[in-house]
Amino acid sequence: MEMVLEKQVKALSERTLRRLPRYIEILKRMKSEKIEFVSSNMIADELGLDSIQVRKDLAATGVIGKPKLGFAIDELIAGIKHTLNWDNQTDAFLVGAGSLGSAILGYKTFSDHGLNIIAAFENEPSKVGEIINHITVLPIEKLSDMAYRMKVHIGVITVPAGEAQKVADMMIEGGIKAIWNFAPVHLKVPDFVIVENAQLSHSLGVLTHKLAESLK
Amino acid sequence: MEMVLEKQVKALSERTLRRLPRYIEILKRMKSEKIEFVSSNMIADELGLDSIQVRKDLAATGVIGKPKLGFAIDELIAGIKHTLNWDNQTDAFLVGAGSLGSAILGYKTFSDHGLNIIAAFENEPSKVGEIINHITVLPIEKLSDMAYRMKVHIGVITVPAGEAQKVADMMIEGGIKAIWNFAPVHLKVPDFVIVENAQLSHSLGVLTHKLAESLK
DNA sequence: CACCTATCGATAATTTTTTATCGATATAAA
DNA sequence: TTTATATCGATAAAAAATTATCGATAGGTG
Repeated sequence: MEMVLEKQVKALSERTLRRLPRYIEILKRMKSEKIEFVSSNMIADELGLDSIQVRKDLAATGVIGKPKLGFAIDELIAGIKHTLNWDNQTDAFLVGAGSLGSAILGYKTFSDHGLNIIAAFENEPSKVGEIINHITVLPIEKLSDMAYRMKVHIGVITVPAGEAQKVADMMIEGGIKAIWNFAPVHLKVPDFVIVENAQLSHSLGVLTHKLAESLK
Repeated sequence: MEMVLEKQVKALSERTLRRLPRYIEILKRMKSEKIEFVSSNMIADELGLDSIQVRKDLAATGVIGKPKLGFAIDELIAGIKHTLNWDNQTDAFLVGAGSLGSAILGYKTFSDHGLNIIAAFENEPSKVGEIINHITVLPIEKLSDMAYRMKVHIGVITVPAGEAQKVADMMIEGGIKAIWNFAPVHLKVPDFVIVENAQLSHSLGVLTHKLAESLK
């Protein structure tokens, strides 16, 4: 009889992945209210979801619940964080210290989300040398080399549309494996590079469409 | 025989809605390259999608293509914009003139996306009176009244988590019908209010998870 | 002009995601 | 100690989304 050596990790759909941070969000609040066990129903009610869906999502994290009680909240938070790889930080470079870039550099909470931005880069000479939230802005020319030497794996792109592809190419040259792209451009990258798009316009489109529908 | 008075609008899934802005993005670039007709295959190739899916998405906008040629690019852009209601601007208020809020106020391109932010509000007295990208920061107390009097229908929330629900309540009191929420909180709102969440952490979770998977 | 072909758009098949059902079980109450 | 029940988690059903198939047609080609 074979031993199952590693915990069976079920495939995680992208939709499940997007719900997990929402679970963390309300679980943290519940924890602050001294709640120790939480049922799939409580979570579902809180977020307006279906409890079966919540159970399925949580099953994907490997955390198991107890009949009649639900899930131990600490264990659950830890499990979700582990699934998202938010329980250890990955170093990242950010390129584009404009207003959005600066805003992102200012977020201290990203360290809770597995991201540790250690340097920022800019094209614009006037911005080079600035220090934003303890992070120095360096000239873009240094990007590839530094990424390579420091084994940085995540790149955040907050430059204008026209420059984004060039920046992505530099990142890939420096060995970056995952790009968080805020520029409103579809990046062309090799298969082994992960791109996660975070364009605001995508979510804005849903809003403006639904609003127009609801008003007519 | 009955006349079909209004163009038959098929139901638009949220997933289709999220792809439409991406189509606009590359269509605009193609247009600048003097391309006049574009096929579903060209779009699909460009974005790494399936051409059938592209055709289905475009069908939902009501734009019709020509066999052998594809879609007239101008007509297509206009049709998608119309579907998203990006062909006319809706006034909006933004609350929370922190770094992210300021960044959003700075985006001039939102006017291309149907959004016209006409005022910003803040809790923090030191920020009140500031002018960011021609938009004055007003005291939060004025929010509900002004929204009501000016018939503003969209609210953008860029305050810290702890204040977001309170701000949402004020917005709803002022008659706001759609909320674009950047605060990492699940907002509780009546059924008739549309909430579109734009939390960065959701997309970051997908990235960190996939990166961890790919590295092991 | 007649044929060939790229493309559309409608319908069908497949896959994925969501929702439903139900037996098992841990805790609390009788 | 026995019983009742809330909840889990597995399996099944239903719904939604994606992908495949194919006839129709506009426009180019010989």
